Amino acid sequence: MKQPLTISTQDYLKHIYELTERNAPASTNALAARLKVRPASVTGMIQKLANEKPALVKYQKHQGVTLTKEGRRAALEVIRHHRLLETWLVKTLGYSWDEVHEEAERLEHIISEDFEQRVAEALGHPLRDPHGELIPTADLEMPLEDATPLSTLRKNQRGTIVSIRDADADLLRYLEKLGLIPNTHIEAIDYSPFDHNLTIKVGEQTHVLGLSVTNKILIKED
Amino acid sequence: MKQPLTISTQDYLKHIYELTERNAPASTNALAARLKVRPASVTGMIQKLANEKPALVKYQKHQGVTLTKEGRRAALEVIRHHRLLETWLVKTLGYSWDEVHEEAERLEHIISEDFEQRVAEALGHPLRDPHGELIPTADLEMPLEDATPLSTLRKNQRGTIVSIRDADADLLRYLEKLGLIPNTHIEAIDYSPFDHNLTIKVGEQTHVLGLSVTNKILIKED
DNA sequence: AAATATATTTAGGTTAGACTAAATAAAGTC
DNA sequence: GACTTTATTTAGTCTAACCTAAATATATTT
Repeated sequence: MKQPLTISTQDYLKHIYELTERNAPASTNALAARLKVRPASVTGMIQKLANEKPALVKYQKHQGVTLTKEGRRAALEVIRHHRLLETWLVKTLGYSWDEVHEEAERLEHIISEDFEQRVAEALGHPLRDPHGELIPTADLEMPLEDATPLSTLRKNQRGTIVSIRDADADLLRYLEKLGLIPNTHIEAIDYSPFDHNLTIKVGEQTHVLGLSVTNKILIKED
Repeated sequence: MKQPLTISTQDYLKHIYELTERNAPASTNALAARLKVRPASVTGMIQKLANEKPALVKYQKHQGVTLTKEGRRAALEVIRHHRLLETWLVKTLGYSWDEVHEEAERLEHIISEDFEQRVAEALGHPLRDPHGELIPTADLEMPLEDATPLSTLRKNQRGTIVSIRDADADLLRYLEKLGLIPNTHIEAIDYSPFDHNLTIKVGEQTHVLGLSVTNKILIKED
């Protein structure tokens, strides 16, 4: 009888997924930092995950961890839960963009498949969460990213903001004040190849944004 | 630093509350049965709860357990969560009456105070859950029951169903088929003092119900 | 290449909450 | 009141997931 994964296991897998998205194995230390746990604990847990009946991670001492097919599916399930929950909480309980994370973080491990389906259904099977992140599909694949960083937009091109990634709370607040939130339509009116600053028009306003910001905003060109 | 109660602790308190509602202390065995745990485990846990800084239960060997003021508040908090969640899941995700229980059972331990408030607000601070059970107030008091068992209704009196309590799934399905669900208006058209059978009219139909059923249906007289 | 710094792993310990088996107490019966 | 049954408690284990301290590997400087 194969028992369901523990909350802790789900958390490890989710963070390994996120750390390995750029195709490098996840280090013990980086995982420990994210999980708020000591490195020694990570080593122990990872060894357990690597020895499960179908292994959930691939692991070589001192070489970091990556997910197996099974591990990735489990991670995507958790991430799907998280992003559906965030979307739903924002839509139905008036949470704001930045308030939902913690709540979803706890609920993601607890909800049933039935619940997941009902929420997905109620939301009309959304593709992205309120942050603009892609929501894994019901069959646990991560959709391909079809948006590009704002930093690739050039003079006179137009696009719509789709997502703001890796932003801290301060940056989010700043961008929100400028009106730069998902679904906003923008136009590039100038680009400086020297310092990579991009001047954009949002409604009636114009703003000059540096690369550290334009790299974090994903858009779809119109 | 006083840590939040564990899920397990919350579950113990909730079940002790329910078992002691009729003012008898809860026995080790009864608790073990409800919690699906061995009696020995219950003894151990109860001893721990009795020795907490502010004690959560009052306990005397072989005499059963009751809740302290603090224990009762904690229990009511969990029950409030449960009943609000059931109400909300039914309203917003199309769960039926009898499907919600399990889901709420898990979520009740996980949601934040903020979440609780938002749900209560979104529902307009309901007094009863979909089963008709009273929802503890935000300040953790259990409201007084102002409904009476259907068995107290006499010939020519009318009332509205408010709650169906202690019913197993079979009985619920049976009553649902007869149209006897919360909010239904009924009229007593005959009563037999001999066997306590009550004949009621529901819409166009009449049904004869025995005491074992009429005791489980709560109504408010019109 | 040696020396130092950093990252990772090992070994052993702690805690919560379950378990079993055996001991004791309480309740029910003759 | 002695006997039997049932309920409860004690004592000692187990597991998951964490911890600290010490040992070892890898990476970076000199």
